[in-house]
Amino acid sequence: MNADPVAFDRLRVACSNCNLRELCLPLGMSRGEIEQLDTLVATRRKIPRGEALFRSGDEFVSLYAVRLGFLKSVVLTPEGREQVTGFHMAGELVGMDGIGGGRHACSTVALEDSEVCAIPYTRIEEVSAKVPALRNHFHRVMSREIVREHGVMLLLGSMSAEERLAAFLLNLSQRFEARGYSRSEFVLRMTRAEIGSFVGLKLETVSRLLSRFAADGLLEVNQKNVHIVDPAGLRKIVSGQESECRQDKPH
Amino acid sequence: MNADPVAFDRLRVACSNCNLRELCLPLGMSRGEIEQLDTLVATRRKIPRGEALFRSGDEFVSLYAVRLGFLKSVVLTPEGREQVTGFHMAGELVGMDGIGGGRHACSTVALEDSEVCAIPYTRIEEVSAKVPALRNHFHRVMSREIVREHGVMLLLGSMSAEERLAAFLLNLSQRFEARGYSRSEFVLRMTRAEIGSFVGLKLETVSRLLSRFAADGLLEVNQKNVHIVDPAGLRKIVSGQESECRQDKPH
DNA sequence: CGTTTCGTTGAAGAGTGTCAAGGCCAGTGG
DNA sequence: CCACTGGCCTTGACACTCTTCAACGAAACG
Repeated sequence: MNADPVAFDRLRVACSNCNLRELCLPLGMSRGEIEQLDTLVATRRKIPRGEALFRSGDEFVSLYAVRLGFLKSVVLTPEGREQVTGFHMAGELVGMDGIGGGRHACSTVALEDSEVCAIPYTRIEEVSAKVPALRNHFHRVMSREIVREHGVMLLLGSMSAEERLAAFLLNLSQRFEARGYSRSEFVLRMTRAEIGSFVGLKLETVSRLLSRFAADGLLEVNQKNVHIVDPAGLRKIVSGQESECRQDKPH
Repeated sequence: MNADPVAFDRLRVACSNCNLRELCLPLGMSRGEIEQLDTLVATRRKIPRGEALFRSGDEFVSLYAVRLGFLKSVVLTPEGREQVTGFHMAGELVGMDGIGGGRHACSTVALEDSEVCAIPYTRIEEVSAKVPALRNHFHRVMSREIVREHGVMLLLGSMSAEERLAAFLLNLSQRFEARGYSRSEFVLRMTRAEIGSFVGLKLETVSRLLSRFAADGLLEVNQKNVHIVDPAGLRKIVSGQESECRQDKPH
């Protein structure tokens, strides 16, 4: 698709010029510090829809900052059990699962044509020796990933199907908003089955709930397109105090 | 209880003399590197059963290496939802949830009288600038925590009640074994409700399943005492291919 | 344009949750 | 020492949420 895809692939990237400064690794760093970040020598890589950025078991070499697109991470067991552990969008860092064991513990796959900056881990180690701000920020990013997963555990461990899906939609909404997109209208890049895997439900349940939310006037759904009409209503569901307006319509 | 509790509390601790070297932060480091670890100036702290090491919202200052005892971490929402996110034993590092936001995102509570080494985070930052092995190892510990949580998400998101409890018991068993305790006989330091919260079940379900496992000859349960009789049978359950010996007794 | 993947919906059933009652055990005060 | 208390655990009966199975429709793709 490119006149010279190889050259493009190996393109040197500068954080200091990147429009994701505010979201990505450079977050909270000074101009000078960000310029030191540039020495991480990230190379860009395009991941066509459906292809893996890395697979479970692959040797771990780099972390990846999502520049563009949408990806999912999946763990799967020998017996064929499968769990989507997260969806990733621009500015998020993926691949941290690999540091511990030298191999990736999950697979990360593009759900639409995506682009990432590959950051060799050895470089992160080196540069973080010299740049306290990077070191500290990197720790914060990993910590936040741990806290995010706590949130998912809360969702999976103690919420009803309705609450899970509402929480999931609000989370997506908020992340789109943080990236300058509409918080009320967006496209679900993943299938119902992938949503279901992530929130611990079957795809039929996800589909039914979306229909029910739509019937209750909380949102409009058209295939992958979602329009959140009543975010407050969704929030109410997440907090457990489901709105009463549905009590009269027995399901 | 101590003649001079304050002095004891502030006791200087040396990783190089600690018998948890093989499990804790020093894992995989050379003698010399471990001696540099000693400069982390950890202080020990005793946590009586039922008391919190830190609470959600507390200012984050230190990480804690568990020296002795058994603790749980819990996240709770304003609405009163509660989720146990992990149980911790000797050699494990807790508190990493606090790095990201400067405040702890969960509460960690002792389930039996416990003892931890407090490691000021600022010291970790300083020392990890100078000691590559510590820096790298610290990253590995955080990464492994992320991977552990992936495993819990898999458990919560895609396993039946039976499979969850079996997986939970095997996990405990393996961790006890790694610490030199029996892998087949141990004491559940937590209540049925806490197990239930962790694996996403109600306490009655946990209780019933323990009884059923006992009836099927997989284990013996006496209050908090568990004796795993047939670990292979439990593994079979986790992997989905439940043993056939129960098929004839319809439930 | 056929084929495949994805999504929706219905009916029926399994698996957990809920509610309730009672038992066991440790700690406490008489 | 015993009775009392409260927390924890067990077990049963029943309700209900979610899954399973199945059929069909819609969109995406070569």
